Amino acid sequence: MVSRFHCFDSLPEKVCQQEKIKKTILKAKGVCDRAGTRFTKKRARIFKIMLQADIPLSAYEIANLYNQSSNEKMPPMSVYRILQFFVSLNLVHKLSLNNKYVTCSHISCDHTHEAPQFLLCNNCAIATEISMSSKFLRDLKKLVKNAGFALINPQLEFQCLCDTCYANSKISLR
Amino acid sequence: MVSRFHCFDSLPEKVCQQEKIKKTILKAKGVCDRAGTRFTKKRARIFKIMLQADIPLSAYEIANLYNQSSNEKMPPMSVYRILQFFVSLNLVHKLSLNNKYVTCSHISCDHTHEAPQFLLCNNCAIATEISMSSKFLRDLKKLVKNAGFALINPQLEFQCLCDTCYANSKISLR
DNA sequence: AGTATGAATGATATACTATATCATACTTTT
DNA sequence: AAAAGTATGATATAGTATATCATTCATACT
Repeated sequence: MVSRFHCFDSLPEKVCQQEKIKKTILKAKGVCDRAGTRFTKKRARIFKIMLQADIPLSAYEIANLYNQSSNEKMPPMSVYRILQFFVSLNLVHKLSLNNKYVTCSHISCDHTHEAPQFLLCNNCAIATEISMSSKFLRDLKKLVKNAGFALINPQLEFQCLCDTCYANSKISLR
Repeated sequence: MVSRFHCFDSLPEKVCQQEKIKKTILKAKGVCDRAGTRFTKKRARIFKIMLQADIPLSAYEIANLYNQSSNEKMPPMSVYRILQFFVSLNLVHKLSLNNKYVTCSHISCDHTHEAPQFLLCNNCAIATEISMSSKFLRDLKKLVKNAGFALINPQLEFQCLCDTCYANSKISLR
């Protein structure tokens, strides 16, 4: 039996997603307030674009998305500036493997995140942020120290295939 | 008592370094031979430049070093091509944290290297390659798998300060 | 209200990193 | 000598990022 509302099957999920975005934006605003900085309209708009995309975006991609949906101009220079601002507050992470930027996934949840790790699909755009255990982090710091260095940023990026792309790649190799 | 040859105190070390470079180049040539590819003069020259520098270099830096010491022109395009060639043979690693390239440090030693990790000083140019234990690597793969991904390249890069720069940074903060 | 201050953005130029593409030259095999 | 595959030349262009100076905006202070 087909629901009368089968066209809207995904609606509840989308509504939920919208709610989460709203909540995250509020949290981000809170972070800015506490830092004594302003969560301006342009910053908010860029932040929202990044949340809605839900995948890492390049600065120029963000500029394009911004300009497509508005009359004001958002030049790439300003995007970089705003991204740097968010990165400095840990609201956004920069991924050096693909030169893209993604919102921190731990803004709306309340647990502090010490060491973000990113799993990047090498084939599609998907990226997932996970947190390593504090034991893992301790071991890592020790390892680095023994080699004559001091770890100043525990962010890690892993070149992966997501399960879907991995399955597809195996099929295409036949 | 000062040695009569105090000006040359570092000579033995340098000679040793020269020997190591020669040996590494021969090994690299062997890798190319076995892969059915050619270790051409240009490739050899770039490889030597990278070994002598002993720090990660950008493609354009390599082109400049090449051109400074020769009359033939080495355009950046060719450098990129040759770097890609070396990377495909695992003779050179690309560091995405600083967009630079460095020779694999395990060419002259004979142990196979599964998972290169790089410790990059955020202040000076120094970078060190270490290898993680196979247990660490297994744990990592499991962690990634549990998150719905398959690890396709275990290379990792850590943003660090070398001990020297770390010490200096603490002094300058006073 | 007026102004001083610092924060944020506008605007422009430029540097740096990387790939695409088509043509030419060089090696090796047959 | 020709063919095939490998390597390089040459040029254009895409993509990523920073420097710098000018201007606008928000806030707090007088």
